[in-house]
Amino acid sequence: MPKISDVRKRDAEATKKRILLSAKKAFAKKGLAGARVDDIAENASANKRMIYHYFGNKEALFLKTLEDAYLDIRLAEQKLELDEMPAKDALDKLVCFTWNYYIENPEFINLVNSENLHRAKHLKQSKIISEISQKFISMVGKLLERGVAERVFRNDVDPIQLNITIAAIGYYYLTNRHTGSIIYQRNLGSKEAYDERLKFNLNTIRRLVHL
Amino acid sequence: MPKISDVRKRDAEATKKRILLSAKKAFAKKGLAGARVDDIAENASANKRMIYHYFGNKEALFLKTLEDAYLDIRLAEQKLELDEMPAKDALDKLVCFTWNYYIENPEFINLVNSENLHRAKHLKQSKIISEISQKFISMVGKLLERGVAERVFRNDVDPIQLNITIAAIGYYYLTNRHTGSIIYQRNLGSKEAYDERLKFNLNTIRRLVHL
DNA sequence: CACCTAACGCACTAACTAGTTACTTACATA
DNA sequence: TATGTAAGTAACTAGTTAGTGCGTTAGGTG
Repeated sequence: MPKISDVRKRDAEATKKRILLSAKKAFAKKGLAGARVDDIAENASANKRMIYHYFGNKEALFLKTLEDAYLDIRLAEQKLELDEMPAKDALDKLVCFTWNYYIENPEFINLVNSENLHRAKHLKQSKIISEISQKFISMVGKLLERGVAERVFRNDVDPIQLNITIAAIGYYYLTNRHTGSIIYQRNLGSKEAYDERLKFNLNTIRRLVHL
Repeated sequence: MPKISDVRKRDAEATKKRILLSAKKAFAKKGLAGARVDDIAENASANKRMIYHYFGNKEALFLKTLEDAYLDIRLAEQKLELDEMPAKDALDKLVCFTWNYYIENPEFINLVNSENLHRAKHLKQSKIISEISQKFISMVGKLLERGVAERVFRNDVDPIQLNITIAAIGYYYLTNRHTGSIIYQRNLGSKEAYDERLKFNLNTIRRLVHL
């Protein structure tokens, strides 16, 4: 058993964590093809040999990184406890959460983009992803049903389309803010621009769902 | 002067075009880092040396490819002639056009994603992009103003936020349909799913803009 | 305290990859 | 028809990159 509060020269779990953190940063910044295994090892203060020892190869490391990223956001979503408040408030809270999560965890959207470039071939191999996704889908489904029962939501909104839309209006803005700032000749990356976008998104979703 | 209707063994313009088409496919499929200059040359039936002769290097070829992609979509948008019809119809037409363009030109979204991974560092060097973007922004601005004058649109919708939203709800769905199909356990890539999404998107935008 | 397993490190390789050098050849023009 | 220029080719290079073979050592266990 590993001792607590011990500065260990050898600690498999700690090394794994450092590698995964380093991998998350590298894959998010450069993509799967652009990231370098040597760089990941160096930034993790680990030997490259350890990456192959613990994860097998570059693509397996990428899958693990991606799985962890999904695990993380789904876990955070479950902590929202949307059942505890009126449906309208819960919907607002979900929109805000999604937006803020993307901002506070900028690696997430880049990892997902990388995986989609590869047509989700890594995620298809994943066993745990579909399990954790179940709860998440039903969460929004329940929220919609509750809103209908409270006579504040329309009764013909598809929860999956709604989910995709809530993600889309935040995700697209953030991934494409670099080219967007050039096309629209406006700085889309400032704090003020972010606040304005969140306000706009809240309005968009309210108008879509509210009666 | 090059002769017309002549099967030329040497044709600089034709070779350039073949290289650019091949580059578009390669960069869209594999990203900037993942695409191989040798592959681009081979699929263009051109010698690799020609790429360096005409375009300088890999990154310059990427920029040219990206510029052409933006030029293409902006040109298509200008052909819509939204002024010719009632504002409501024009808005619908813009939403449909954007969606259909992404589907019919799947390379576009992947190229833009690649460029955003690189924080638009190539597009920043581009001289022609901001010019052609001007017309496009004012097009939607005018459309909104006309809708307000016709007393069918709200008067407080920011044209840039609207533009971003119209793009977002289509673009995000299409780029992320691979991981999305796994997460939501529903095939998001079928013809029927596409039709359903377009319907949903039309509704989303109408509810956002209409009075 | 001896022993053994697993953590860790070094140095290597085979395949790749962007870019180049030096050359040949088609063809428009004079 | 001669000729200069630009189109096109092949072979090469220097640096990179994912992945490995093999040896060393820390530290938990009996």
